[in-house]
Amino acid sequence: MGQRGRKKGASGEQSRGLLLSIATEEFALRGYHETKVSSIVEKAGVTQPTFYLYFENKDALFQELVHLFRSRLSDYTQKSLLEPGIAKTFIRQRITEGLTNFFRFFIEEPHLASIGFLVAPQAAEIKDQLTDQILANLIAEQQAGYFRKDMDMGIVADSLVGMMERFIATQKARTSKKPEVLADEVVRLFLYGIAEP
Amino acid sequence: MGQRGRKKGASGEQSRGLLLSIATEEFALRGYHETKVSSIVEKAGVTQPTFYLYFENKDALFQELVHLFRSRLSDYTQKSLLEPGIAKTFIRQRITEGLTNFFRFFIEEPHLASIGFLVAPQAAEIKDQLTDQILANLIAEQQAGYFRKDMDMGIVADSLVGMMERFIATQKARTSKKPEVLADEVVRLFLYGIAEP
Amino acid sequence: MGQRGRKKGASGEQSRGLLLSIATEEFALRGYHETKVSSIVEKAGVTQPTFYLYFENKDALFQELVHLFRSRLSDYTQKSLLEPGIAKTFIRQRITEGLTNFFRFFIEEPHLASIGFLVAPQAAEIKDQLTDQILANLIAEQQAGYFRKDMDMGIVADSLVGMMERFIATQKARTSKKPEVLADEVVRLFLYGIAEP
Amino acid sequence: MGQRGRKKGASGEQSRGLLLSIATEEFALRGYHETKVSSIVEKAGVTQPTFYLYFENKDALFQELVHLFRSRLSDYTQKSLLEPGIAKTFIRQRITEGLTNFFRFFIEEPHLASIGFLVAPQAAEIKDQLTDQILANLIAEQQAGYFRKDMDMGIVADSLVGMMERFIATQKARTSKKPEVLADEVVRLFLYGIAEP
DNA sequence: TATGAATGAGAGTTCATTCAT
DNA sequence: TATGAATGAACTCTCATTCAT
Repeated sequence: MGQRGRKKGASGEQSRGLLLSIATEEFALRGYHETKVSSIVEKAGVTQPTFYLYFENKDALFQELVHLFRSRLSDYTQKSLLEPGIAKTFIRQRITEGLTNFFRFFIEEPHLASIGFLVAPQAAEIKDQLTDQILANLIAEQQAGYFRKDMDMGIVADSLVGMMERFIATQKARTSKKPEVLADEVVRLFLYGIAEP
Repeated sequence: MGQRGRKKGASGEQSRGLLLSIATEEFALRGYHETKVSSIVEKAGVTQPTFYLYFENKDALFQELVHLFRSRLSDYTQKSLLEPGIAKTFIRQRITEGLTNFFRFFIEEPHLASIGFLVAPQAAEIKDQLTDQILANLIAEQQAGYFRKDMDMGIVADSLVGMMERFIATQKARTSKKPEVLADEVVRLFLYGIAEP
Repeated sequence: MGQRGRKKGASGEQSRGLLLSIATEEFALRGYHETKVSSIVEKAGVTQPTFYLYFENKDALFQELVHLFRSRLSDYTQKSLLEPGIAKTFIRQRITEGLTNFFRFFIEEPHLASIGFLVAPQAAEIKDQLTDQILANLIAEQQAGYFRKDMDMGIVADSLVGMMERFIATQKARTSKKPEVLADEVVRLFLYGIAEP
Repeated sequence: MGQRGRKKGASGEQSRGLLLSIATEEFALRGYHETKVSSIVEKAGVTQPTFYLYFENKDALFQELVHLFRSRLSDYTQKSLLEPGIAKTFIRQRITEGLTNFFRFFIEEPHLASIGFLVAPQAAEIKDQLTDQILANLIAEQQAGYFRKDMDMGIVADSLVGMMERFIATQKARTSKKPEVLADEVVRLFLYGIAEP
């Protein structure tokens, strides 16, 4: 979360950043209602009015975090899209790369990810949107002949996003593998399944 | 949700059931904090003290619903466990049956499922527990030679539970397939993957 | 407290008496506000509406108990008044008799005494009234030459009533002497003091 | 009770003190339950949340007052203890001094005294404790030969504390003598009694 | 840039009491 | 004589938010 030293008379941006980072952690760990403005400012070592110097209100701060998450997520989603006409040989590798990016993001910003995927009221919408984007990609690839035609890609997309959610929700507890390893295993699962060949 | 007619001087059990069913819906749709005791009783056509006639407090009612969900979920989990030594031919069928039960439950009780999987503070714990049970089963089967040994069953379990969560979260929006069809497709995905054979 | 067996379909007077005796105990031990109508009826094995069959409301019941105490107290006060022109030789004996009656009453009806002397809002008034009656008596006797003229009988009366209050408040805890012994010791104290002669 | 001017934006300590002093009066005059937070703050000219700025809750404020009373009372009790080996000539004077302190305290802080001796649920305990301390002192003196051996000092202690209670309960009504005069009269009563010599 | 002090608005909960049977 | 079911009227407490400095 970066350094969070508190200095008296610190510059405004510093106070703002401090509040933002503390709020991220609190919202992620306790949820929206359980996170009180009073406890955020207490941890930041400032008073309540100071909070309103930097944020319109509690909800505005929260939405700022959600927005931040969405834009980061959107970046990684863009990067993960498969360009049309990609060589069949590379497809597994490209998918793995895309997934790796997601995992890396979730590992680097676990609290933000938690907010966007779990605590935000829009979490459902965010995940739906991500699912739709993944789904569009999958269908395109399916029609391009990369994947079996007798598979419901909606289920695949749901499973992938659901798996991400579980990853975000449980990563504090589990000692995680490296993102690229993880991505590789996930891709193998979804490409080939677990049945004995 | 059953009949929810309101009668003056109705029997106690009726009032209790009415409050319970309204609360289930409210909690599922609005979340814990956004659901006010005042609005539950208003929809039930009774006054606030009546609420406290049947429930110790708001939280006790909520926990009762969570408990109800957990015990139903536990039932279906038991039923879905594969008995050891099952013939390899039947295994896919049995897995599909188990999954079908879960889907049926989620479809029949969408609000309760939403509470247990999404809105309860214990939701993470509930899903973790379910994941662990599924994982234990998968590992046993893997070691019995039904599944490939080079697959991380933890990822499989996470993906399955994540997929269930997505199903619960999105089923209001999506016009769903029948549970047995759904289960079959999911099983095919996880057994064989989406790669062209 | 008498026998408090509860019979189904008991006669009305029985229910009333039961409620009355339970209420006496509860009020004495817990105070007015801490004693809930709901707990009285629960201990009596009846329902709340039954309570209102016999008492106009909670306060009316309480006042009935206070009234009962006052009239009993009044009886003993009357009996303790010294008739004018009593022989000096008998005076100590008569005072002791009077006090003995009070102690006996407090021992026999500890809960009622507690209500009248400690928990009733009118407790102050009740004790004031008793003080005044005792004071009038003391002054009459003082003027009749039985007691020293240089003593403030107001202080004597206050000390006597205060001592009674302490007796009522503490008798559950202390293993008490017999009322006549107690009365004799109190009389000796107030007549002769504790100074070495 | 001090000055109770109300200023907008007054210093925090001022508001706290104001609330404290109003609460003392209210609790003393109306009792715990009859004293509403709403009426305390109304008299103080502030709103309800302000109350919770300075006190954890209604009960905490009340307990603070009880604690204050106990510690003051304890001070005066310490000061009133007779040092061992005191000359017989001085003993009456010392006892009178001690009692004077108590009376002065009760006169100066009538509401606080009322709370500690009458309205607090611990009032019984407080008086019991005071009684015990006085009793221990009396017994020591009795054994040192200052007082008659055939007197039950328990009764003396009860009567003294009972008398204090009556004093506190009635002083609003009675136009009181000066504390030293009062103390002197009480001491004379308990030392020599009211019987004609 | 910051704060000490205060508040509007509302939530959950309790309790004595009553209606209809 | 009794009750199952329900309620009016409070009351305590919390929290995000703001004013004056």
